[in-house]
Amino acid sequence: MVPTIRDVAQRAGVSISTVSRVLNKSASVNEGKRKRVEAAAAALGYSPNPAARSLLGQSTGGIGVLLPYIAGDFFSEFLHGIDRITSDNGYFLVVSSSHRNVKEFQAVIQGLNRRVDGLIVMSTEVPAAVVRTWLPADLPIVFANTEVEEGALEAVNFDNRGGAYRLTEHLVEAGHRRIAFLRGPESSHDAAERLEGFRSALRAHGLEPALELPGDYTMESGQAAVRALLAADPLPTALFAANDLSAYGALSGLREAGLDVPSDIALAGFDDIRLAQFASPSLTTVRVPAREVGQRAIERLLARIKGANGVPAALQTLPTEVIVRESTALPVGVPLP
Amino acid sequence: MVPTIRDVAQRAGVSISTVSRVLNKSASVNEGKRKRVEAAAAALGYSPNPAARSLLGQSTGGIGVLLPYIAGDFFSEFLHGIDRITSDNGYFLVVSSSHRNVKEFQAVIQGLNRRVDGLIVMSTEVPAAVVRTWLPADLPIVFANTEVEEGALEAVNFDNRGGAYRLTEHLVEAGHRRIAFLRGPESSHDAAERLEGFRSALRAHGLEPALELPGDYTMESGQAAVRALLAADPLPTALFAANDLSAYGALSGLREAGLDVPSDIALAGFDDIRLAQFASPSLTTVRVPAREVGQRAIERLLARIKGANGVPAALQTLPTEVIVRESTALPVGVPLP
DNA sequence: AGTAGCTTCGAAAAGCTTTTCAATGTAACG
DNA sequence: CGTTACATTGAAAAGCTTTTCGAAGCTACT
Repeated sequence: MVPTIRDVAQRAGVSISTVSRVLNKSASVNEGKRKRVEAAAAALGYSPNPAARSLLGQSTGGIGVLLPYIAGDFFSEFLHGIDRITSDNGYFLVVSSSHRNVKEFQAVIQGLNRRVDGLIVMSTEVPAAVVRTWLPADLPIVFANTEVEEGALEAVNFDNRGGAYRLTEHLVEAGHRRIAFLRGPESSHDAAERLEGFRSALRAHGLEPALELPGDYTMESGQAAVRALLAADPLPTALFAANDLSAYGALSGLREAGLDVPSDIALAGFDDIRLAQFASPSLTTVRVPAREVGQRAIERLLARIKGANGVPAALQTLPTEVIVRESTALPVGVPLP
Repeated sequence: MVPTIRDVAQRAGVSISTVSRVLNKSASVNEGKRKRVEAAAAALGYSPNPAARSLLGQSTGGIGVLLPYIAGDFFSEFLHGIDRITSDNGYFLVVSSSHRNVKEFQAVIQGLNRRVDGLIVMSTEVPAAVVRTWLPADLPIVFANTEVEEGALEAVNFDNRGGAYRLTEHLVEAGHRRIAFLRGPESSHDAAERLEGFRSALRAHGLEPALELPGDYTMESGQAAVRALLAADPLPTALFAANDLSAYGALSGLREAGLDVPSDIALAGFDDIRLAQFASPSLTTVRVPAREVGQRAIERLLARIKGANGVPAALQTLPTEVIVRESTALPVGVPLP
């Protein structure tokens, strides 16, 4: 049915070795034969069987990308950063982003083992060092936005802690003293870093968190958290949510309670999803370089695959940026209580 | 290095045939041997080489997903719809969404040929019938949101035309008579359907399009289109954009020109991205079942792969829903000119 | 003219699994 | 006890490519 290298060889009147040499340019071949082989391959529409190639053990041509469940902008931006470069280099992308628990995550990741030449792993729950042990040491892995020991493994992160720190500082400098935090999922590494940045910024200014509310990055959890917030007396003057989505959840909860943002309470998020720019009020937040993380990760991974063995593994942390918008604008002339 | 089936066979004291039979449950094997084989496989951490399996020609275990460049919610929702079901069925997902032109699209799609057991293709520019010719007839393909002849091929679409028709009707019923349309990309199939729905709804009500502005689904094109819109005299009372993103582009253009939505001009979009619900004003739009399209597509594809040959191919068109929000709210007590 | 060295090419092996075919052994039945 | 039927198992082939090894032919130098 589909032509094999034998068919090409027969049509060109040469051996299969010669066909292979021509097609891979792996050794010099007599000019005339080369032409005949190329013509025969084109005429038959021959392309090598990828499985047979993989079986030789050299290369599968695949790059794996493992993600936690992510929705919306971050997901698509991160993937696009990877996708273009991957296909330009002749690789294809194997993507997986649905795992209900760690066990399933491990199963998926190990199932990819001999199907790809390298892996980009974004794991918010399992540390990089643990994931690393699930796979053979000679399989290149670059981690993204994952908890990792400095210098031991290849990783590209962005500065969750610093972003949260500076955003908190912005709130403090704007005069806020009672600042509440809406947390992300307990088990999530980046949520922990954001919380940490929040806490240490307050500490640096001699303040204490007014309140730390549980949440899980969803809109619903933001809305629910507002109930606990409203019970506080005195009410915090600002709420910093661990991500934009839960910030907007909190916003709708606050509105239901008859409170206005920012005049009654300031609100800030994290991620800078598109919504943050256009919603009303627009949201003060921390911009996260999703696409760039993807790009750097795939570049580093390709370098590893091509055998940059001399270069030591490193953690690269990309900067984040505080974006101030309406949701933390100071009400004119009204001093904070 | 990695254990092969021979190692398992040796450790269990049986032949490789028996190991294969045990692991695939493909034939009955003596109880004792079965136990020994299972123990040996577990002890060695054996898993079959996927390349060798593929080489046999039965199954690669891969599902390919081809998309045009899509950003944000649609992309992630569509993919999540596919992802969960795919991995639950033991397949992995090969994704590609970056092609600069048709040539590249074709190259990528053909490069996937023997790497996957089936394909979900979303092609807004190239008709399904053409894509079909690029690949062997026995490779299952399900098209999504792609131009397709009724009944000839497997496809899952959603009702672009009907959604645009009903949204236009909503505008007409609200009293609008001069309605402008902001088009999507010339070459895009779904943009053409949306335009068509708009036109035929107007025609059904004895109206003509006030204006049809060029656009390409981007925010920038929406903003740019406003300039041409403002030159019209009399000004249309409503603008229907072919997607939400360009609607918001138009919104910011209108604001710059000092016009208010909806009191000066009504605005509507298409897609119901998350932004549409939370931005101010919230946007009247057409909800598109992104996730469900993905789910249906993968379900149909898996059925084909498992050999549902009796079932004739069919086009399934999922309904879309008009969502009325603030951007087309009638200004109270002000009759339309 | 002889030989060393290079270019060019084909034969064959290796890589790992699934499945077919044939063989062996066992149970049941007459 | 003999024969048939069936369960169980191993040997071997098939699937396709890349690469190694060795051979053949040719060039150039002594």
